[in-house]
Amino acid sequence: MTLTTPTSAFTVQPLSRADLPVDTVAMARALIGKTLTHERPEGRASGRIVETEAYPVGDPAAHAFIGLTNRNRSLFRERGHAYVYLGYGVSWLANVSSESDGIGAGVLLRALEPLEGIELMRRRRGRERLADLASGPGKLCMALDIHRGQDGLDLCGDSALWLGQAVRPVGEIGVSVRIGITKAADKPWRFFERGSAFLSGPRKLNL
DNA sequence: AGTGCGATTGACT
DNA sequence: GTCAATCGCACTA
Repeated sequence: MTLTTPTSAFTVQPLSRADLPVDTVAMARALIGKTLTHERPEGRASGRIVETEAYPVGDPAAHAFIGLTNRNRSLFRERGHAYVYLGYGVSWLANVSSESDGIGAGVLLRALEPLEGIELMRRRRGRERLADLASGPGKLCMALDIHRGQDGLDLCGDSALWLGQAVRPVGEIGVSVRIGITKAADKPWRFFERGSAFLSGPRKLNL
């Protein structure tokens, strides 16, 4: 698979399930620098993952904490599946399930560095600046047109939405507490590429 | 059937 | 910095 940006082209291998660590927090860290691509009839949009949060087993802030429900079902699938839900009745948010079948846990995708499909993302977002296209979990889903229809997709399989290998070496990885939660608010389970211009959140958490 | 709330965003002071 | 929008979901009854 070749991803083409305005200035360069990359060959990207899809990520296999075996490439994903068998541990939620380790996966959140490992996903930094990997790519996420969504193929749609109107074109392909793709970006580097630059920010994630882990919601591991036993975490009171995790949607899976209350047990299996109709909404969070995809979190209980084998690692590498998409869990997409509507947050605040306003924004779609995308996760990658992170444990074995029947165990509920996931990694929230919080920000992308746009690679391919930048004009498509601009139209979907109604914003011009690259740093405004996918610098938040809801923005990311809007830029890639991710919604209920992508819930449950296998991101390591033959899906329109898929994870790919890194297209260049990953920078230094920073760690902070998670954003926007009230429970277990002290856990250092947010990961980001230090110095990236495409992060969400308060500046102080991005250092 | 009614209630309370949330892994956010964008506009505004 | 503050705040409203907006709605699916889990829970109570």
